[in-house]
Amino acid sequence: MSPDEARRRPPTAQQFVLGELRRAITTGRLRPGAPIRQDALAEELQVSRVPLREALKTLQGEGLVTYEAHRGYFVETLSLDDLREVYRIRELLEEEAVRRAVPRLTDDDLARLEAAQDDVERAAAAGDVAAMAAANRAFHMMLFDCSGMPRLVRLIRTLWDSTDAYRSMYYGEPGNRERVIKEHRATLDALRRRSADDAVATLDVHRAHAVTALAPLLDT
Amino acid sequence: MSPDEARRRPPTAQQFVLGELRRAITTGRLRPGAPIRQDALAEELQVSRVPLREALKTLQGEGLVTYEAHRGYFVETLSLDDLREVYRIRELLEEEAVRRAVPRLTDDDLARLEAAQDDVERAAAAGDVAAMAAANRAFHMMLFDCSGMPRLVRLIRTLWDSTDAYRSMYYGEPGNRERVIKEHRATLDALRRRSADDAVATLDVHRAHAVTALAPLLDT
DNA sequence: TCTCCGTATTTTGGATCCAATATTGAAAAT
DNA sequence: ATTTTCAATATTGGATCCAAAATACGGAGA
Repeated sequence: MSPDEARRRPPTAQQFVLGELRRAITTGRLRPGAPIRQDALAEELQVSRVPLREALKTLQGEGLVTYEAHRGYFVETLSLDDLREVYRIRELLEEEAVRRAVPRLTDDDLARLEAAQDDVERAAAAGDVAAMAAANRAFHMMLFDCSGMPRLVRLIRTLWDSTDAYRSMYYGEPGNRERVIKEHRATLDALRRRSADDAVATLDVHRAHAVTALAPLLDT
Repeated sequence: MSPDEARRRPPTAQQFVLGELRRAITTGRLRPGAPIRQDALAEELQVSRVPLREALKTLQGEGLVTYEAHRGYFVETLSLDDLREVYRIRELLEEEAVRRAVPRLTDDDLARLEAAQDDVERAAAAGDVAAMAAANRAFHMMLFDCSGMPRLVRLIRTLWDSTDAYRSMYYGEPGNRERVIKEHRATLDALRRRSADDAVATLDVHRAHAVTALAPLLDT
């Protein structure tokens, strides 16, 4: 493990706060719908409100929080419909990314994808949910990056961010962890065969499973 | 014309600045690639750097500016490839929006769309490029809104923002203005017939024309 | 002349303070 | 009891000031 992985505090306070806020929201420490009290949060994070507000603006752009002038920021609530909408949009965008990526895949890319998959499996074996979520994300983003469409990838990444909280729940179930591994292997196989259709199909299944697994958790 | 349309300064400085910055970037007053000097801009707009920086964060989220820690913000440069990428993503997302919207269209929605189209034609007749760009945007967003997918619409809106500068160029040509009107009428016709396929097809043509018209302007 | 290094200047990042707006709560009127 | 009004309080918005980093500049050395 490289020494850089000992979590270095980012070079600016806003980036540090951004990371902390993301975690707080996606782990549910900041409840959906709750107002974000800047003074309290700033004190808790040991920064002033200025970098905090800049981080909040970023999150607003990503749809994790909402903003009303003179009333402040609120944690976005994700309804089941919202989740379905996000996954539908992901389906559209990720299909495009994969179709563009497949013909451009080098052997080197494939090797890196396989290494990424190894990371996922290791994390799963260790039962480390957070590590598995991170590795899973890395695997997918690596594939999307091969599309050569940076803006598309950025959009997809933002959509992933907005549902991170729920993805962690998903990986909490050992059965789901098993399934994810199998699905990734199917995707890798399709990629090796350079079959965009198959790769898209396996990813669609992958996503659909996640939605059906998460739906019951969102009926509250 | 309602009294509210006499441009009211927004309720917060950041919103005011956001609007001004958008205009400055999309009209090219701030050149692509140019660094954004916060002190100078803040003074010019008669605000402090705090609301300016929050507006810049918003624009960063929309992809109109880039940011590097300790180096600041820069106006995003849009290459021809970038433009094509944005339009391709729009194609994917707008198709989805239209397909969802068509079965939900009420007669009332259609009437409003026709009214919006009248606005476009009036602006075109008056040769008012800015008004036409605004009316055109309103027409399309009204249609997308009928999809009932707020996140999707938000994404599309952001994509429109990121190419606003070039859209104005497009409307500068009287021939293009004529064409846009015809294309809108074709779309409206398809919507009246509740034909999603035809509506999508006309919009695809609409977009393709814009790209081919703009391509020569971006070879610099 | 070119490169390297150190200092001066510019520019961004962040903290604190004050102003403006919204929210809360209690008292008064119906 | 219910509603309205108004003041007290809490919270956000913004300006100013200082710190930290990056950039520009100029001189020393090869």
